[in-house]
Amino acid sequence: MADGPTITTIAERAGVSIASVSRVLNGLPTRQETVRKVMAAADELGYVRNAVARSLKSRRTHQVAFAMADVGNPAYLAMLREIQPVLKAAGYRLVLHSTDAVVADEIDVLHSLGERYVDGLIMSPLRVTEQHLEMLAAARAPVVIIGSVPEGTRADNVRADSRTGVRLAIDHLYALGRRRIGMINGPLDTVPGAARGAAYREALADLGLPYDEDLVRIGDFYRAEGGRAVAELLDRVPDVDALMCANDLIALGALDVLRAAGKRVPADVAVVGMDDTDLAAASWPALTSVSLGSAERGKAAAELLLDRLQGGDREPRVVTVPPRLVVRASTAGTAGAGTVHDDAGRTERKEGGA
Amino acid sequence: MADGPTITTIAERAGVSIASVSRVLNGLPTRQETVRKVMAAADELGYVRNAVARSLKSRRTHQVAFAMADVGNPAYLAMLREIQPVLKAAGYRLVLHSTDAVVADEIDVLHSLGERYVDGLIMSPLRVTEQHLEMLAAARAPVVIIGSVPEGTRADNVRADSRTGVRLAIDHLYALGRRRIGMINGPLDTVPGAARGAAYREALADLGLPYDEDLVRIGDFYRAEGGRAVAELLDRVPDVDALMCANDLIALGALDVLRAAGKRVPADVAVVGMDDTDLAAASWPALTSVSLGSAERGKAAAELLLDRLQGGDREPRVVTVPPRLVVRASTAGTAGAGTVHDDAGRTERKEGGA
DNA sequence: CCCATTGCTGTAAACGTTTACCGCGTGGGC
DNA sequence: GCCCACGCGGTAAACGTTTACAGCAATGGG
Repeated sequence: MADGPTITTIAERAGVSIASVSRVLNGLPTRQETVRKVMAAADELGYVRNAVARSLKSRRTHQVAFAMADVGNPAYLAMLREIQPVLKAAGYRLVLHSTDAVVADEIDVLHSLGERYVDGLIMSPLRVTEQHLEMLAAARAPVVIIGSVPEGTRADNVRADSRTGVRLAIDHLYALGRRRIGMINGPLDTVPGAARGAAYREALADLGLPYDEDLVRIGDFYRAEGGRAVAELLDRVPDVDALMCANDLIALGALDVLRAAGKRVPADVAVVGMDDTDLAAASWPALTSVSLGSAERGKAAAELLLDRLQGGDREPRVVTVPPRLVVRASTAGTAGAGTVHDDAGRTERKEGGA
Repeated sequence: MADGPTITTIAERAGVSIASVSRVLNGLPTRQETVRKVMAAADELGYVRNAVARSLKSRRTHQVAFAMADVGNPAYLAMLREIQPVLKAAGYRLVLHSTDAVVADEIDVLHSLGERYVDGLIMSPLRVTEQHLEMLAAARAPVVIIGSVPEGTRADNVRADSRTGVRLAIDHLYALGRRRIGMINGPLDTVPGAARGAAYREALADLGLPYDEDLVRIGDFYRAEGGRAVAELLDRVPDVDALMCANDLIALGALDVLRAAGKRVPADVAVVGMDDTDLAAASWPALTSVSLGSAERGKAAAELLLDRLQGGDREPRVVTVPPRLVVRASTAGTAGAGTVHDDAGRTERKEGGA
């Protein structure tokens, strides 16, 4: 376990200065003979560049952090799956933070950017507080936010359009003849929760359907709690004929409860999930789900960050990824592979920066 | 974007030397007055310690890498979910590598330990080659391997016991009266593939069942390919009455194909998966699956690594996590929550180190 | 009253790189 | 034959910390 070789060791063995060693290792113009000697010495010693010393001098770590709310949530995993290869291809390592959607933890991550152990950050907060915005303004490294952030925030921003997504789903249910469409939502003080709740209300209004409080239940974004909310709803409105769930986990909970209650899906109750995770395809009946483009958002975020890391300054950008409705058996009634009701192409526009 | 403050900036503002600043920040004994001045200056400047410089001097990065074969595989995710909080609690950051089970990538990761950007590594290779062992012997930081590694390897090792796992499943199927039990395996040159294949053969022998080549099909560890393998098997042995699948993804593929072929599960064919991932509980019928304790293995690996990082030298340890059979509808025929056929407690023993 | 001890603090070196700058030797132009 | 330019390579500083060591003031004991 003797200390590994450094450029000094190599310099001694090759009989040159450490500057020459560094130059050779970095491919700077050097006499052929010197290159040969240095390479030989490096090989013999099994030299590997010390990344820490390198970072200290160059002020670049070649690391990027991804702060996800919840390692267990497949939607974030889909992002991670796309982010990882993009960063890797560009020579960056990925540092993973799990914040459990706790604001203090997210603030911590933003604060820790000051430690300069990463060159940039991709973050996907469930709520965006005043404190978030303050820390963002003061952040010591570029940040890309996945999720909506107020106009004028100086950070690149990748958005889903859950409003349109909910709209696609409700329209679909309406087209199938459903008229008593319930909604199982997550907490209203989260960005997605609020957006999805509002979109549901709006979509009903546009279709001329009444908004009925009893048809809306709130839980968290998980399976068990989602199921509980469904049970409550069934209790109040036994003849509900469709359920719009704010994510797939909630929808799985809904399937559990409906099955236990003897309701047939989709004959009696049609169920739509959201996020189009792997679970949607795996469940039975397979779940119709609104894809909010998690994978695309992850990819876009990684690309935005890389662009900023390489390109330097430019105005913050907002990328909005359009939703797609993936129809499966839980609404359409056939066990087929599923049809995609696509939407417009990806939109991208520049923010008028402050 | 002026350069952030350093201890030098603080020292000037507080009118003390950088040594004093460092001492205060590290809580070393210092006069009260000095502490006050330094703290005040640090607060006003919004100082944050530079992790890179710190690491260079202290030779500790407080980062640990986890190299997973496949970010998409829920079994590895289960590990990740457990590893993350353990490391976080101990003050370590997590660097995530995805190797796609490509040997060259895994070797790369081991090699990159020489860059000293992490203090240790948890790795879960699908295959363990000669090259792996060589690199392990030469590794410049502690490594914990999840998966089996030859006796005498100088690395901590966390093992699943898929042999016993397969045994539990086959015994279960036998007890249900199944006699034509097929096996859908992954590649035989992977550690799990080889172990599971051998265990299947052994279990049949012990039960006095004949080993029939036509009942064994090989694909990869994914859903589509798993399905293809099942279709092939159905073609040759139409009256197969049970399928042991080498992981849950394959089992989902099996469900797809059986459904398409008009076979009832479990009435006509019972299906068992492996790894007991989230997908198993989400599918329909819910999948009986052998849990190999992914979560426990991840946790154990993280703890072993931390122990070594903190404790220094000791003999390499081998931890074996026992399997559990989680019975669900795909074999038992009821849609209940599932029973657990447990096994012995976790076993742990020391390796006779070289 | 002087010296030894104690308690703080400052100076400087070190961690392993990268890179600005300078000096040396060679070759070519005049 | 002299001078300049050019190509290489070496010296040293810098990145932002931590820490060994030494120095200095105050205190207490003999």
